[in-house]
Amino acid sequence: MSSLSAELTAIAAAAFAAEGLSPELGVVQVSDRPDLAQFQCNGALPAAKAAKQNPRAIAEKIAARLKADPIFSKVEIAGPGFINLDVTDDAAAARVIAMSKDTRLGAPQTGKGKSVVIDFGGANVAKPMHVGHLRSSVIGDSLQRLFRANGWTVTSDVHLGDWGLQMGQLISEIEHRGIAPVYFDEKFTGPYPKESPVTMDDLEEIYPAASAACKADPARLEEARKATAELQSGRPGYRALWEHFFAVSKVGLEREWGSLGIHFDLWKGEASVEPLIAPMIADLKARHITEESEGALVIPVARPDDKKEMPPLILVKSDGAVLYGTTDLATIVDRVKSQNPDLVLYIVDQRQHLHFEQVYRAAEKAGLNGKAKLEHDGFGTMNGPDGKPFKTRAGGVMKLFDLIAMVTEEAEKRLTEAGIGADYPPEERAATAKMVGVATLKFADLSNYRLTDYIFDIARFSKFEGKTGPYLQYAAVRIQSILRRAREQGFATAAPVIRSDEERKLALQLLALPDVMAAAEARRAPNLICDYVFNLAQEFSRFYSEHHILSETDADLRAARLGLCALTLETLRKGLDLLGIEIPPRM
RNA sequence: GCACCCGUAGCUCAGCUGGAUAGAGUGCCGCCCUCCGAAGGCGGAGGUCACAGGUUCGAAUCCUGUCGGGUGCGCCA
Repeated sequence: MSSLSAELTAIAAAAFAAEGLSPELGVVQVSDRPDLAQFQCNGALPAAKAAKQNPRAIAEKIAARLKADPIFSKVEIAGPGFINLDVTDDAAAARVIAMSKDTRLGAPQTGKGKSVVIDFGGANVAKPMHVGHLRSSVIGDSLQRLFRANGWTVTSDVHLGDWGLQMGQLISEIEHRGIAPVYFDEKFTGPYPKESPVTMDDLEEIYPAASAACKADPARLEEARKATAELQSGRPGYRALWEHFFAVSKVGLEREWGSLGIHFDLWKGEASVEPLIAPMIADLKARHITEESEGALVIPVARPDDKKEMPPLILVKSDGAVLYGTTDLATIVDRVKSQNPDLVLYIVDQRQHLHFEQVYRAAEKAGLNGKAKLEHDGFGTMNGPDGKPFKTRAGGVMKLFDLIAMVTEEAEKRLTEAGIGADYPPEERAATAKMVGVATLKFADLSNYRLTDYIFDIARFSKFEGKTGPYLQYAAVRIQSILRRAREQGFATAAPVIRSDEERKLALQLLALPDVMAAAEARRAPNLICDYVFNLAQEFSRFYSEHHILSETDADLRAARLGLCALTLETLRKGLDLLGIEIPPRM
């Protein structure tokens, strides 16, 4: 099933073709001027430009052909040559009924037969997740839901940062503290203890201390570098320690992603491609793709037409350790081998853009990426009300765990203020607060365009009014409540009909879902989904305030309106699901 | 120094592959609950789309420059 606007586009494209013009001109979209028409086609304007003709004359010819199609109730030419279109209520209603029978709600099949890997690169082993990880998690999750819904075969990979200098810093700090001497005893032949010598709390304290020590003392940095290189070359004690770091960290990471409702297909990291690195480097060397430069092994990626400085990608440092560019490259090799994807999306902070450009150039130069298009989809930072990166009140980095607790607490407060849930069982109340809190966080994050920085104002985003996550949950809960009452009263639900202005607008909004899903995919822009669900909720509210449903005495009309309610709820649920937002049973 | 992102209503943000009268939320001013959840709906005021040029029948959108903010630029991730 294709969308209504796609159907209209096909009709207009045929009309342009029949006039000897490019069918591409026949794009029909939802009108920018809802006061004038439901849909518009602007193709006559560029056509006139190309053909050096009067746009209105071309529009007349196209319009004449469109008028022959009974789907249109109105075909008008306006302004310089816009073609304004309305469809008949019967046609719209028929599409609404088809949509309600389709479990996918008409979602586009843009990804049919195609596969994508989504890389959430960011979170690190041994460090708690902080607000900076929120965006990659939330945006990446929305994209994986969207791509799946659009028919792509999606493989999401958390891609942990677990193989770099930070690991060496931890190891050497632990050695200094003498916490676990057995791992540093070169004569020890194992097996190493199963119990980790450090807890996650320990790591949270040790990591910043290690990092500070290296900053303050070049000798310590040297030790950390050496430990990194030794870990990477397979020293058993270090490797065993690393296993503990990974296991201990995973618990915390799973907790945070779990409370956000985010899941990954793969829990791989930089370290997981370690076995691929040596053969990859040998291959690149043999093919003369690498160069020695200042003691390091690099791949030059600069091009003659570059406008900016493009440093080479460093594969092996002068001390023998590899960098994250190396593991990124090896990860491409791994993915091509295991998934052979058509597309790889990297959902990583925009500040790393140059790095990815280097990696992609290197991969393409070496022919490592198979058929995959490599794409960095960056994002801006989440700032506090002062416009600077979001911090705790004390000025430290805000942990994600604490942020989730904050929004949950705020949601709890709002529920109390609104007098909701006083009578709920405590578990339901807690679960509702959590769902509302997470919705607050996700909707605030996703409703801004990916690349721009945004200000997170917890008080504003937690409100149940306005364009917020909780408002949308509320709107859905209200519909659930109507449908529940209808069931209690034994009212039937039937196919929607269009008899009023509000019903027509709501129906057309419902029918726009596939277009929005396609556009959001094309631009990797979940904010389009946010706009859509918000507009849908508003359109429903108008319908709802204008038409009384349960007290409608005409049973057929009541059933048809209940059908419209049911489809709206389903569509809202689908849209919110694409954002990773759940709807509580009641609130 | 070079490069990238950004500058839109009092505030927070959409819109940017060129199209009609630049939108939303919030805040402010009115109106609407004996009826399905008013956490809602309807209406109003509020903008030189940073500035200056250019391309075009048409520019918030594309190009150039200026100013302002953010970020990045070889052995961290």
